[in-house]
Amino acid sequence: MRSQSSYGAELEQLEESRNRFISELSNHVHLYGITPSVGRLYGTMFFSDGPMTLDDMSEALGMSKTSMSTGIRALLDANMVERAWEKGIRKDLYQADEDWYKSFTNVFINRWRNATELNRSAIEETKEMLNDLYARVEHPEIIGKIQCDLGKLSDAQAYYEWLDEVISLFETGEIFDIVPKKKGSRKHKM
Amino acid sequence: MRSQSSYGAELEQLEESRNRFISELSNHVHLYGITPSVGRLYGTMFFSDGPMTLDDMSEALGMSKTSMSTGIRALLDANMVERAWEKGIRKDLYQADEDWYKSFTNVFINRWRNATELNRSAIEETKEMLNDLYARVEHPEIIGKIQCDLGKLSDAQAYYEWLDEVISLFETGEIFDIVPKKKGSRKHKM
DNA sequence: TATTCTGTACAGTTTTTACTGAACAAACTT
DNA sequence: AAGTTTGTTCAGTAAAAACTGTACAGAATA
Repeated sequence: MRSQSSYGAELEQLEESRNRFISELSNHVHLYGITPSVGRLYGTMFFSDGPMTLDDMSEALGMSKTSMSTGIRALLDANMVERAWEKGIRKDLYQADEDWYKSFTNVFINRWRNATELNRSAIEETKEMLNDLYARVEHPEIIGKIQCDLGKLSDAQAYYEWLDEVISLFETGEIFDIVPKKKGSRKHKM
Repeated sequence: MRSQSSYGAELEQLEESRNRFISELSNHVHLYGITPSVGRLYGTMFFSDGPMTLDDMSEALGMSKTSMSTGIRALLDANMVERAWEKGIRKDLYQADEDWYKSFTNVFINRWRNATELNRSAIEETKEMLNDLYARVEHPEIIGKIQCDLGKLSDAQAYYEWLDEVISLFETGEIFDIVPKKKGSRKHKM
């Protein structure tokens, strides 16, 4: 005769499975500039049946509400969670954005776009400085070094121009013409 | 009458320009999983006239030789620097790989490929666990949750499959057919 | 207006990471 | 083989980041 398993025990096993995935996820979200703890927060919300309050999260993760607050802000900035509303609930509600394509490529685009822009203008500036210097300098050895540096910077510049275009591919969604989205086996999108 | 500027003064100005760029670079190499200090080390080698020894680096950056040793190892692992040989020099020599396309896409590919693989197998495992659980569980509520989780994981899985193909684009070099390399204005490649 | 509830700022603490110097091992020189 | 030179290991320290609890401000309730 089969033993009846308790609701609590079953739930616990479900939690264990979820945690299995959340742990792995949180180990690798640093690629998107997110710390493991915040990744864990995201994972928890991802599996949550509905929107969560800060207190829900605090309890689920066993961490302070302060941490939840700052963590949520990071996830909001990254557009990985969104605010939710439910009538009669005074507390702020949040839920994970379920569209991974959107969430994760967005984060990727913003971070790389930003860094690339800054690097490009740093190259521009440095080249200007070197050109100025080139006009003022008298020692042949230094002139040679300047020319060499300018060449190296041009190479770097070329790379960043290329990278810029690659990022645009994601920004415009053109990438999805090249590598089409895969369909999840889910019945219907929420 | 024009005042003669000293060699030292000119060199110092050159260093200043270089540092301008190196600082910006080191602020953003974290996208490639490299710490600012190691980024600064890379930048220093990038501008160096020739290969450098650990002692050269140590002096140039004002840091311990131990740090240079570990830093170089990180850069070697990332394939961003290579060993160099010069006859008569007993110390190990290193130089920055000048091909930014190669250096940086490689780092990118390795990091993302690795993370994606691990995440994918975590999803697989978690789905298996959930399917097992599905067979054993008795409470309808739990069954509903499991189905919901499986759906979410399938969505995530679809995303990772897509990401995998995107990474392959870079791995195979196919990306360069889509976004062609830009040429630097350098006279001749080394 | 007073009272309660909710999220955040801030200061202090713990944990983690980065860095250093001394000691060591391996390779080279004599 | 003895003596240098060179890179790395390791233990300890300094710096940075993550996390917490208290205190507070603003909004909702009464």
